[in-house]
Amino acid sequence: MKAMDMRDAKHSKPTSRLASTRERIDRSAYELFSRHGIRSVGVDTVSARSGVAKMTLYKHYPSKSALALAFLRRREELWTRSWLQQEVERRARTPAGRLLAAFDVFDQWFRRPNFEGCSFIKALLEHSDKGHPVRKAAKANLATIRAFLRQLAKEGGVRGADAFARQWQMVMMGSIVAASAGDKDAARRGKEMGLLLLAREGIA
Amino acid sequence: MKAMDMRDAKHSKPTSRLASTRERIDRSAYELFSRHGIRSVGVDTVSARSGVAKMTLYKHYPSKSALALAFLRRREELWTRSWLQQEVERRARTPAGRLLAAFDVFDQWFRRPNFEGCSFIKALLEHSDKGHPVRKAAKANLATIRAFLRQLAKEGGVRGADAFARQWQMVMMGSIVAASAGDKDAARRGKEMGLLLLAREGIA
DNA sequence: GCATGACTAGACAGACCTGTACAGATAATC
DNA sequence: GATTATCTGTACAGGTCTGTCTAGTCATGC
Repeated sequence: MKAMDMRDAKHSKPTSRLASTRERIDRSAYELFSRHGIRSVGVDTVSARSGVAKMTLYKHYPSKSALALAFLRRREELWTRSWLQQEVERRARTPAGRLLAAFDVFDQWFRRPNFEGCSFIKALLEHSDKGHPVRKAAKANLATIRAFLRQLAKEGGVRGADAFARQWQMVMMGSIVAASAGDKDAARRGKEMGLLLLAREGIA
Repeated sequence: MKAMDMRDAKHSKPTSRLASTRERIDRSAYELFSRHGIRSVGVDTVSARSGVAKMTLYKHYPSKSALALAFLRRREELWTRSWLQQEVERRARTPAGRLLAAFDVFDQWFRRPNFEGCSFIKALLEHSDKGHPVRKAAKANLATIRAFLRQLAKEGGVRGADAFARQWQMVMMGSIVAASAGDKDAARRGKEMGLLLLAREGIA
């Protein structure tokens, strides 16, 4: 069976061996990198946790950097889009309500016993070299979140939606760092500041 | 010459060999750890940069962890107290003015070409293990800053000075992370939110 | 002059890291 | 059943990391 055939969707078995192997790698990398950061986790650990031999892992990803970049893509897919954005849109209808809802979502997140923190901020701060691919990717991941906030601001009629989104994201990131330092009420504090920002714009 | 004699200050030479050696270690560790984080920098690098032999370094600090903790103490001394707090108190007289001045100080910081970011946040996020000494120390360093903010809030007559200080610090940390991601105007955005917080308290 | 104590240079152990080599097992397709 | 591609287990190369050892240098105090 060739690799290309498995993605064709014209064969009977949806979970072919390759797909399931890669998925096992991705899932384990996600769990480990999101909890401990990228630099702290070795390839051997990902291999052991996933039950996939290291050689197979290197067949799927040519280097740890490639695996790290795949992790950040998955984090954006699972955390940013499928979780944060979905939850925000589910919880409120109006743009202002959705912006505020982000802090309600964070509140539940911060109170989870296994709260892991923000992988994008961690990845950004892990690498001081500005040209490092992982750092650049993390920066782009943060920009994706900001674009979502900017869109909400625009829909809410905020003038200077970009500046507003940057301020809103600053509060979000500040609350995440505070929560990482142990402040379980960081989301509530962030929401209060969000209310002040919305009041300034006259849309709450 | 014995070690104790050098710290007695009753001898003629103020910069004895031991003191200068330890100072060279501390200075190099400070430069390297503050720029690249603790985990990214090896003991050999500190040794090479300081011009102090590795064995001598291990005579002064029994482990890299001890060196890292000494770095965090020095960071608190040089960055928190001698720089941030001093500058804040120099630039303004009133509590509210001083709280806001923190963002003016940050503004100059963020615009430095060699802006290095916050060592306490970096150290906190580098270690996922909550019991790690470096992580606990970094958390304490952040608490020191918060105590300073709380004192200013108290002097300004803020009710709920602790909650206020936590919010203020969240904005400060959010602006630092934003600046680390490349937003040179992060301090100005933070100051705007500070103004909203002060206005809410009715002290600006 | 000589003992003492700080420092140096380099080698080294042992652990861990990324990435590779190789021989064999497994499973799907012809 | 033979072929083919994927995956496995283990071992290994070469690098880096923390921490130690040793032999020797240098300055100071007696």
